[in-house]
Amino acid sequence: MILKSQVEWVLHCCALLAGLPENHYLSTKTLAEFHGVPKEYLSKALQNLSQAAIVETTLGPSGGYRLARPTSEITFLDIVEAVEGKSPTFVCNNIRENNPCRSADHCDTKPCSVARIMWDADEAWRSKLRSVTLASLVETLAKDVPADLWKKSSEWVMART
Amino acid sequence: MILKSQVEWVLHCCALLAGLPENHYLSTKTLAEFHGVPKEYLSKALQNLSQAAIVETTLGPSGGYRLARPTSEITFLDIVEAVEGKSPTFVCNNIRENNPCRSADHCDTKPCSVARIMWDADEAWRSKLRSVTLASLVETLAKDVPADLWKKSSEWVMART
DNA sequence: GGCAATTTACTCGGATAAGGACTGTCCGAGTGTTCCAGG
DNA sequence: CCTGGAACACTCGGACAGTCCTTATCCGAGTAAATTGCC
Repeated sequence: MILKSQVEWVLHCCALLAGLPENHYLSTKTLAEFHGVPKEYLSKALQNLSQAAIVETTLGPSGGYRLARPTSEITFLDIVEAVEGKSPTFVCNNIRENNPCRSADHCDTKPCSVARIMWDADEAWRSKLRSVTLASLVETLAKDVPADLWKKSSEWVMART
Repeated sequence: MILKSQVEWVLHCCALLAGLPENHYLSTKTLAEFHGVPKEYLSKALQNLSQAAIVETTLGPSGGYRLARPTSEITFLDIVEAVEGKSPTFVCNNIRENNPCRSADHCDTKPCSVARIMWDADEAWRSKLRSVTLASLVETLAKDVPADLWKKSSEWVMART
């Protein structure tokens, strides 16, 4: 069970978009070039973000993407779920129904105990992702990324906005 | 990102094995029949449990599997990791290295900030799974499963042990 | 210089394909139990 | 009745397809800015 590489891509893209001034857009091409990933496939992932109302898009030249909300109101969970989907990582196929001793008319009132535990763990994972916003990521990055690289990257991006 | 259906299978198998008296074994065939899943493919999953020292096996007729440890010392995480592997669900491909502004000799001292957050969430998921033992699952099941079904299932299993 | 038409650059969505992972099946080798035949 | 060998039932491991998901790639349609041409 491994997350799509698209998740990594869009997280980094959002980090880049978060550093952008108001009313500026970044094109898929620029985002793909900056991260060294295939432009057209990255586009698919960004479309998911767009559908989830995390980013906004403008058509035409000088078009592209920008964040649809303040960075403090976008969580990691929003982004991950936009790409991976909201359905739990554990699917219960109710194999207890195959129990040969089970009478045909038996109706399970409660969800399977095994599934409940797995879903709780899934919720713990999502809850952790929900607690981290884009704003806090930017804070962390500002501390971790060397100042000169930060400055050069910023200029590189602004030249293409 | 969805867990293998094998995970569901082996969790239910472990629940069944947990109800077994000491020194009794259940064959793959019996376990597969009880849960209505393909015998040979279930066998693959059980081999993983065997490698992880969660279950023990005996060859020959009247052979099969039994738990290798007390139910209180087997966690959901043990079982899930035996089937799914121990590697984190998020893999960091270090796409920040593709940053065109990055100097060639630049060496990243810290792991990627994005990856750290994702790994924290992964750990929260694993931590939750680690907190649930087979013993507590059996307790829950004893409460949730109707008494007559529990009794009949127990007899069905014991007839094949 | 001002306005309309054309070109251009971009997003969006669908179609398509390669590769890998998950799911499932089959078979041979090894092992321990059970059963049967011969003494 | 006792003992040795054959038959049997099971696990283990490898080999092998089928199907779905991931990872792309390509192209046409639509849109808005930029450019060009014309008055």
